[in-house]
Amino acid sequence: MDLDTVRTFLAAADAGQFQEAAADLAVTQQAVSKRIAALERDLGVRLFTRTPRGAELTIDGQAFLPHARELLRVAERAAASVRAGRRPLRVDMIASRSAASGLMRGFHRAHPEIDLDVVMLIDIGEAVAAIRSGTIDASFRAVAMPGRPLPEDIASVRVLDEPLELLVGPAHALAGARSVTVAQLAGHRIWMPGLLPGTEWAAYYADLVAEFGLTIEATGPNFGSDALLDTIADTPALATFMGGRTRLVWPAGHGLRRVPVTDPTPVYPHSLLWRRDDPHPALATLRAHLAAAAPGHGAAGTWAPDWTIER
Amino acid sequence: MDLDTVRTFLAAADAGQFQEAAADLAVTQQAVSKRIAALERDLGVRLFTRTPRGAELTIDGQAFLPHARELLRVAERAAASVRAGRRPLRVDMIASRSAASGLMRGFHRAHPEIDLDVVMLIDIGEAVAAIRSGTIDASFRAVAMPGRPLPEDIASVRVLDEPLELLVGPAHALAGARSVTVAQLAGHRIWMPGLLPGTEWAAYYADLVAEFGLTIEATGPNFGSDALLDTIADTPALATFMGGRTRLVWPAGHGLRRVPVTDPTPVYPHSLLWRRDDPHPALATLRAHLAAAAPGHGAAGTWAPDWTIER
DNA sequence: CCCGACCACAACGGCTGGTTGTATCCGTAG
DNA sequence: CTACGGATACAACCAGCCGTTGTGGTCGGG
Repeated sequence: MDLDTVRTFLAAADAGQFQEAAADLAVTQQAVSKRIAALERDLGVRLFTRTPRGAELTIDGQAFLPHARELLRVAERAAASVRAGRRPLRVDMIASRSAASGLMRGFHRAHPEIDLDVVMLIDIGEAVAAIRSGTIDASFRAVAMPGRPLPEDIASVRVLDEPLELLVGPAHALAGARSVTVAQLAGHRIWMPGLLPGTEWAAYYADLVAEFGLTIEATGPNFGSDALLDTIADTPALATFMGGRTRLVWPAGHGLRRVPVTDPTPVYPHSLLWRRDDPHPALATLRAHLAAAAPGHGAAGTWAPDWTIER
Repeated sequence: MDLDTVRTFLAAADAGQFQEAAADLAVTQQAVSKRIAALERDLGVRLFTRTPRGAELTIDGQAFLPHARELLRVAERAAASVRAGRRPLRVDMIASRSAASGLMRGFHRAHPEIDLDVVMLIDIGEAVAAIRSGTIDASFRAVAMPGRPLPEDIASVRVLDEPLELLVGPAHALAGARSVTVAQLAGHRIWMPGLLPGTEWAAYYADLVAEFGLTIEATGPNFGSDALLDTIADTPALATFMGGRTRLVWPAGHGLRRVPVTDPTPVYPHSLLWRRDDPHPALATLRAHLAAAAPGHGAAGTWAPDWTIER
C-alpha cells in the first residue's frame, strides 16, 4: 500500500468518478484507473463499482474510507513533527518511565489538541544545547551540574520530586521488607547499568553514594530495562533503584518487589527547563498546567543533592 | 512519503545500523542508505547521525519515530478493515446522524478494543442481502417493509425509538413554539429531499403522511445536509424532520430551531438486524451491550407504522 | 598500523508507473 | 433506431525510479 494510491482512492471516492479525481490529481484517467486497480489487487477486494456514469464505493470501499482518511492524517502529522516552524511541542525527558512521563500524560489528557513529541537526550548538557538551538522546546531534568550553572537564557522551575524505591527479586534479603532506611542499604550491591559518566544523573548517584556510603555498580552496558529486570529477578544479591512513581508493566512471572526507601527518602528532582524567548504557544500552556497540576517537592524527610536546589 | 520507506526507517532505528536493517528487510545496505536519504530529503531534516559503528537517531528522528510507528499501525488497520476473515465488526446504519450513531459511539466507549467499521447502505433490502452474504455483520434499520417480512435466517431486535423533531428556520411560523402537535403540522410544507422510493424510510414517511394527513415534499436530489440546513434556515415556509437524538454540530449563524412533535410523537424505530449464524465474536458483545444500554421503546404517546412492530 | 565494520557514491539494468491511443458500455437526444 | 457524450478498461510504449554491484572513505580496536 502506497500513500499516493490512498490519496487517489480518496480523490475518487470524493469525486464519485475517476475522471474528475484524475483532473484533481493532475494525472490521466487511465492512471487513476490503474492505481485503483492496483490497490484493489493489493487489498484483495473491489473498492468501487464501475458504472458508465462514474464509480461508487462498494461496502468494502465504505469500510476502507475512514481508515484511508486516518492514514493520510497520520502521515501529515508525521511530516509536521519534523517540519521547521509551527511544529508539535517537543519535550525531552530522562527516560520514558520517569515521573516526567506521567506529567506529560496528564498534560495530554488536559490538552489533547496540543501535538506533542517526546525525545530522550543523553544528559542536561545536550538538552540545554538543544533548547538553545530551538531543536526542542522543553526538558525535564535535574537542573545544572556541580559547578556548571544554567546559562542566562534558560529558565527552569522545579516541578516534581520522584522518590526512589529499591527494586529486588523474590529471593533478595529485602524482598519481604515493607520499607528500608538508607543506612540499611550500606553493604548491599546496587546495580545500575548504563550510568554514563559526565551526565547529571550519574552525578546524582555519585552524590547519593558519597552522602550515605552506598555501593552502586555501574558496570556493563544498558541492554534495556527488560534485561535489567530479568537479571534483578534472578539474582538474589542484586538490587536496583527505580522511580517510585513509575507505573511499570511487570513482565509476567518475575516476582519483582519494590521497597520504599526512608530516612531520608532520596528523591530525583525533576525541573522543567525552557528557553525564555521560545515563542511556541503550547510552551506557556505546559508551564501553566505544571504550575497547577504538579505535585509538591522539597518535602521534609527527603534528600536531593545541593546542586539541584534552584536559586 | 512512502510506507516502505517508513518501514525502512523503523528497521534502521530499531537495529541501530543500516546493515542489519538491510538484512532484516532482505535488501542491500546501499538500498537502505538510499531510502533513508530519500526520506530525509523528503522531510527536509536529518533523521540519523551516521557513524562508522552504525547510525543513531537525531532529535528529529526521535520525534518522528512514534509517528512512523503509528503510521504503520494505521496502515495495518486499514488493510485489516477489508481483509476477509477476522476483520472489524461492520455495521450499517441509515445515516451518520441517526440515533444508531450515538449507540455505536457508546459501544465504542465501552469496548474500545473492538475495531468497528460503519457503512451506510441504501435500504433494508440491500442491508439484508449484505448481512446474508456476510459482507456486513449488523444493521440498524426499521425492520421489514409492508408485505415483505424478514427472511428466517435474519434475526432482529428493536433497540431504540428515535423521536422526530421539526427543524425550522428563524422566520418560520413555528420557530417560537415550544412544541407542536401532529395535527398542527397539517398544511405546513415539510421538505425531505432524497427520499428514495422503495426504501423502508420512504415507506415510513408515506405511512406518516397517510395517518395524519401531512404534506411531505420529496422533490429534488439530496445535496447533503449542509445544503438542506441552508435552505431550511433561509426559507420561512419550509420545515423538515430530524431525529431528536441527533447531536448536530450547527453551522454557525443559521438560527435553526428544533421543535418537538407531540400527540403522538412520531418515532423512527431502529432495530438491530444480524444473521443468526454470523460467527463474529464482537457481534455477541454488541448485542449484549445494546440489550443493557439501549433506552426503551414503544413508549406511550408515540407512533410508528404497524409493519415495524416485531413479532 | 592494519584490519574490520560500517556508510556513501557511482554506474548499470529491470520494472514500476504514467501517457497516448483505443475499445466498450450505457443513457439520452434527435 | 441511431448517433453522441461521458465514463471506464485494456494495450503498447517509454521514462524515471529503485535496487544491485562495485568501490572508496572513515573510525575504532587489536
